[in-house]
Amino acid sequence: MISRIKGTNDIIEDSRIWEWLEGKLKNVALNFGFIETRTPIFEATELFNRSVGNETDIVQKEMYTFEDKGNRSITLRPEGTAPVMRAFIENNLLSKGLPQKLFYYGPMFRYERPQAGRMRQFHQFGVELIGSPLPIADAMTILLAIEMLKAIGLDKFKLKINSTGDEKCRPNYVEALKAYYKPFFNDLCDDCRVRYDRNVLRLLDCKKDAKYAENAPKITDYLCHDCKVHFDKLRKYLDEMEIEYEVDPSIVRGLDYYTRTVFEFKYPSLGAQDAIGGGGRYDRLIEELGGPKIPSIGFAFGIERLILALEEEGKLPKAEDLDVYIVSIDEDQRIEALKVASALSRYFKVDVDVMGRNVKGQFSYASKENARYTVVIGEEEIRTGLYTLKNMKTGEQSKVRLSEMIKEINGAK
RNA sequence: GUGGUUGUAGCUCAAUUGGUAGAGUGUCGGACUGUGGAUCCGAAUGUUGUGGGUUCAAGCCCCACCAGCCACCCCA
Repeated sequence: MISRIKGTNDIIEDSRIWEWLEGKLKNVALNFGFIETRTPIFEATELFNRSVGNETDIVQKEMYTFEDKGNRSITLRPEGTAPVMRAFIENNLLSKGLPQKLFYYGPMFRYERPQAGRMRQFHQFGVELIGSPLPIADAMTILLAIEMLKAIGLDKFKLKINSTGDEKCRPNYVEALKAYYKPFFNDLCDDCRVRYDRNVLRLLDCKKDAKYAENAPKITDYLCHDCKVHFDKLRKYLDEMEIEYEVDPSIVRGLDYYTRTVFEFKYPSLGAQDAIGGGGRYDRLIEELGGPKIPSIGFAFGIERLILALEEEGKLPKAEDLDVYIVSIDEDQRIEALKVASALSRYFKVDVDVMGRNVKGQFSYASKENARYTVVIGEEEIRTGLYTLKNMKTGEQSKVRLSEMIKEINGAK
């Protein structure tokens, strides 16, 4: 038997849940005036090297990269922002004016060791608000995310925010961090000794060396005037919208393109993979990809993780019941049953036997599928044109014409 | 990529020191030939994750691989 690749999943009976969730998220985005972008699932490797960052774990060890038959280096997208920005530049969306409000949905790929909530092919729903440097854009983006979580009914999440500064103030902070960690350098874990040079911010969220992080200098104390004002305004906006959040200096994010605001939505009971969504501002990304200098902000939710969280809260949608099941008494009425099913299917969710089951078997099936009504068709019904309609909850039966049936079933709804 | 743990019917899980692979549940059928849910009866379904090895004999012991889960790591 050939089985699926590690870290991937077949969605079969749960497709109902996925459709529901995708629909909810999409609706909120559309209502806020965002439009959908669909970009290719693979891109030139260079796109991610330049945007996500050469020194990040994603680029260093997690990308599905291969050469195609034309010797081009191709990578299955590990995240959604860089491709959307590439599309923004390539299609000259700037000419349509700012802001551009875009969303995307689809599979992402990262070569990681799978566990619950961490897949090699996973799905993100993401939003990008392109063009505004103002903190009100940050507030709108976060608000949008909160509205989405509300729309799907999720409660027990926590919003954490931080500022990572910009090109003016971050270097100072990096220096301060390096100076702070230097005396402990030999005590740090192997990973952290490497990170010290590559990206010292990452030391802050290392679980092994957490004891050093407590007293480490905080980025919020090193922000330049502009970054500090930006961050303070965002916090004020969030307060005014009564959005609860926590400033968490350990939120640094693993992608290099972030500037200023970063945030994560945590769902603590999910265990180690507890980030259900995250995002931030990327004021220099478009420029770094060869486009104009346009500041932007965005975020993405992980669909698999949202489903895990919804499952915990018992908020997954229930299977939709059948409205009508059409029972045929024997072989002779099969085709009439199918015709009735066809007529009723314009109004209701219907089903009909295709297994050649006897009457009892058909009723059992209707019952198992929670059919609200059954229509029984036998020799007599065909002769008189009066069908037997049974309410499966009360057990009551009546004889009705097809034309009356629709009213009757609707009336009981 | 590192460490740990698990893998037996569709699902949940049994199987003593190595000695005939089982139960519950679900599925299908019957009791009830034009009426479901309850009850009773019956039936089908297994390469015990895969491949090697040890043994008279392996679900059980050994090795490798595969997959899930937990943690690291990383993030969605």
